[in-house]
Amino acid sequence: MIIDKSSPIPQYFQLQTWLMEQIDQGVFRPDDQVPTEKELGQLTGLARATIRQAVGNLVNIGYLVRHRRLGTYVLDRKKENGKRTIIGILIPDIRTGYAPELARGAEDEAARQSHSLILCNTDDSYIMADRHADRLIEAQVSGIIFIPTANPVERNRLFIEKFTKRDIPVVLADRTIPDMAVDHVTTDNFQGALDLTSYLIKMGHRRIAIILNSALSTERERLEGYQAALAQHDIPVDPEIVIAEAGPFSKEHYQEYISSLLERRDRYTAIFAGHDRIAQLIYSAAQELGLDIPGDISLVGYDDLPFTTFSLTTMLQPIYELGRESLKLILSRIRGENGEPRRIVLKSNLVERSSVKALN
Amino acid sequence: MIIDKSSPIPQYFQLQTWLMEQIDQGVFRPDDQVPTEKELGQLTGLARATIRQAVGNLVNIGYLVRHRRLGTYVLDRKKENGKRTIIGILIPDIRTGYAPELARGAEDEAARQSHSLILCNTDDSYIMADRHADRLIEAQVSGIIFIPTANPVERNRLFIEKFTKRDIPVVLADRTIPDMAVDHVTTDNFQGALDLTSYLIKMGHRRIAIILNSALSTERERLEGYQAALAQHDIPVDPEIVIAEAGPFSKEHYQEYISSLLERRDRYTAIFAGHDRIAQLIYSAAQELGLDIPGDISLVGYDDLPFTTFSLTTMLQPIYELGRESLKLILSRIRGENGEPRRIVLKSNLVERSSVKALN
DNA sequence: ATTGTCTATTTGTCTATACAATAATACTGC
DNA sequence: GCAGTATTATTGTATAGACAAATAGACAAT
Repeated sequence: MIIDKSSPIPQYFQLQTWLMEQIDQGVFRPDDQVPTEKELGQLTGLARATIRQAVGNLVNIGYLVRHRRLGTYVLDRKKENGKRTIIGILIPDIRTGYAPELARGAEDEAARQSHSLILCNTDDSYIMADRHADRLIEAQVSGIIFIPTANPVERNRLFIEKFTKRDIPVVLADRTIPDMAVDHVTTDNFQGALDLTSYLIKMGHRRIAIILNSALSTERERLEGYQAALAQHDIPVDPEIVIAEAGPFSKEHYQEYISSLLERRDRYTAIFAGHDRIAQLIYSAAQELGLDIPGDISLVGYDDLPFTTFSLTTMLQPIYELGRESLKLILSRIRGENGEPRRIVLKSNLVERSSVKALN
Repeated sequence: MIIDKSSPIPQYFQLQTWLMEQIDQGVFRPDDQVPTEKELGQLTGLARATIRQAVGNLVNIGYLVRHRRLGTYVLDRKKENGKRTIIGILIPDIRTGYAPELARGAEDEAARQSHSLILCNTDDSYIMADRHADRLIEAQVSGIIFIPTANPVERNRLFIEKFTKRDIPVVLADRTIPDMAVDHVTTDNFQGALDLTSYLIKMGHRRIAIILNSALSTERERLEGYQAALAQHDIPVDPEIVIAEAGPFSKEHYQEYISSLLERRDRYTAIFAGHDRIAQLIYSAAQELGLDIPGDISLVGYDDLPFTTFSLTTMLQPIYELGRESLKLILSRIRGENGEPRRIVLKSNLVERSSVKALN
């Protein structure tokens, strides 16, 4: 029986729940007609007013539509809520690095398709990300673009599950989380780092230092690319000049690593900076020590941020495109496309400027 | 009579409308009890089910709350929707100038108070602003932080009215619109420019060029400050070295003005750049011509953006605070504070670096 | 002073019934 | 064939009445 008359649960509510289950389980499918009020009356033995109360509530929350004389139909929610939605985007800090470019790419595409973007800064901390999460859920976002924080994998996983549990799709931008079935848009960091390191080797450098943040999947991949390039040229890795520490770093942390690295500068001729902002810090630190780049040390970065401080050879990442693609992907999920998690990898390009000296 | 039985308008709907009017007109005020269903029955002569239908609808759309045994009460909508809202922020471009800093200030304060921010880029064009407007209204934003576009006043006015017509409060950030009664958060551009110009004069400069975008209220005020400073020292304004054109400019536009200004460099010893990004372009152009700053030309900017290119003496604007204050102000309006439009003016500070040569 | 019980009131749930409005469909007359 | 008409199923609006559940407040018991 559909209705348990002896239950303390109101009968209209029992009917309402039953109808929702049928819809969710696909017994009544989108655009199908549900039984008429009369038929529901026969099915359940309830009065028409009670049935109207149950159905009315479902109309209110957007499960059903009623048409006079034609009957009551299941609303195609996918179709409805794909129209104009709000999407949350969580980035470390809108003021730094590639965040502005990424946000702009995402926002342009969102605006083009009449969707809106809620901006959240995480400062690379899961605590802040978590605070944003509850707010975003309340604001009824339909999807999330997330740049994982520089915290242990487990923290990021829990954050994402908050959304997936509620059927809110999540796309990871740039950074990924290992062994997690989530959509992901990134650039080919391995290949990029391999190319960049190979370029240094081609320029005659064999002892190449590297400094990066191993809490970030992107930079771990760059480390692998660096190692692969060295291996290809039978150059052993010198662990003394590989600085790959995990953690969300402040400028001061980096500066310490950099100055210790600069003290060992007899061990290398070039530095591979994990991203352009590190390269910038290295440049400043070198200047203070009276060192010339590329005269004394060659330097490459990664990102191609729009600085004007000095002429850095670096790997250009298509960040604007990365933002756009992330948004397109999340929208396709919001529109109901389901299937295997997708991984979109964009190409990077070496930008040769004048921070590398040819040794040969 | 409240109900017209002969009207084709359903009676529950008449009652519903009547109740809404009473609430909107303040007959029933927030947290007041409305008549009980029984009393409404006596007042209208309708059956209780009909009354319940009317009241039920108002409960659904958030006008009323029912409490068993206690009666039905008017919801304090101000209090309710002040809880967690969405606020739109329209800035020229999240990638450039002070936009990231301003957005971060606003977002931090929003997050702190559990509100969310929808980011919109206008590219300083009213056409884009307008497209965002419709979207924001559909997304049911409760307030707008708007940096007016570099378009004629009338365009910005129309944009703002789209919101005010719908009782959505608007706060102008940084730039203002003349003769318009809107809340406004800004820095004291007149005083800042006056101080900055006075500083140049104190350093021995008497012939000071200025280049700025007169489509922006902020830069117009800076021009006035500049003129006031010259007047205070009985220095006549040389119109040949005052470049104050109106319009949204591209980098190329500025570069043209700059090169024509640099051709006339016998007429001045210092340049006041309308904002730091112009100063940056002047610096680059000067370098290309082999000119030294401050050796050949002294230069000051306005904003104190975080560049690292060169050491620019400039006027620090508290942009992060400006974002925060804008958000606080809009929230107070959303919470229902009404009264005269407010104007919050933040102090700027001269940051003395090394782009100005002392001539005395 | 606290706890339990009762009462009155108000909203919550439910039944049974009636007629109105709407629109798809079948039918009728030309 | 086609325009107009009648039929009919379905939701929309409305009434009258009943009992259930919750709770403020009064009162009683401990």
